[in-house]
Amino acid sequence: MTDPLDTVFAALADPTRRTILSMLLEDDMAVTDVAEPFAMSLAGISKHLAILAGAGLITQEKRGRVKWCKLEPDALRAASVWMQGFGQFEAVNLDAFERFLEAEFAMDANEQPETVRQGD
Amino acid sequence: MTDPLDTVFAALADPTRRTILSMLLEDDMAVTDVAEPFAMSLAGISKHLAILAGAGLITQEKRGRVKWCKLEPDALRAASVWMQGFGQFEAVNLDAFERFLEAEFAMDANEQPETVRQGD
DNA sequence: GGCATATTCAACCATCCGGTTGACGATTGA
DNA sequence: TCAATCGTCAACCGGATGGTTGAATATGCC
Repeated sequence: MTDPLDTVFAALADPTRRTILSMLLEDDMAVTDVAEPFAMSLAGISKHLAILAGAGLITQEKRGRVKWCKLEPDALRAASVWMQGFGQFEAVNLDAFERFLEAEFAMDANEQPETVRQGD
Repeated sequence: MTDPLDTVFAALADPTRRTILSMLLEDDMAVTDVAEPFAMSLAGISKHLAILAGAGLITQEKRGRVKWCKLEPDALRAASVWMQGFGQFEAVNLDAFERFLEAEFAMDANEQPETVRQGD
């Protein structure tokens, strides 16, 4: 009865979970490593990962005592298709993003902080 | 404070609200007409509409005693683009991508027309 | 075996969410 | 003027959500 879109959108509605997804873009990670940058208990992160897995946005595979978390970007497809019914924003504006990147890198030579910043 | 993506995704996570959005695709509607097909009180629908308006997904304009609801598909753009980042920018730093989206969303928010604001 | 590490479970808590009902303010129109 | 219509507000309810802590369960290592 519950639409898969419900769980996917609900999973994406939390900034901690979106941050986790973006972390997993770079590489698969163990639960402990996912939790490391957050000021949150390990159990809390474990819950977030369970929600992401329940939405199909990640899969988790246990090897030894380590549970590896893997991004599943295809799970976003249904949601993406649903949204595209509402407009013409089908394609990402790659040019705009590249200009943004160039402007940003030109503007500041600062390094990215290591800590994960979320809504304060 | 709260990331606009939070409110947009949270608004989309409810099937009633997604149905309302798809109804508004066809035409602007009065609150009572939006509520008509649902087995839910008018006050309940009114709350859903307030959440959609808070996320920028619709605007509401009161003419006479009728409050007209209008779809704002552009509000979905940031969310849509954010999601597509997972399919297309596998190797890209998503932090930069999020800053890019925030910048774009801020520009959109600045040119909002005069609407009936009730949230704050 | 015994200890450290990795992760979840269980219970608990505060808050938010989706819904109701009933009262209310605003507007229309006979 | 007065009743009907449009929509929100306020209070309330049950259940979900996001977080904690502490115990429990696996697994790896010496």
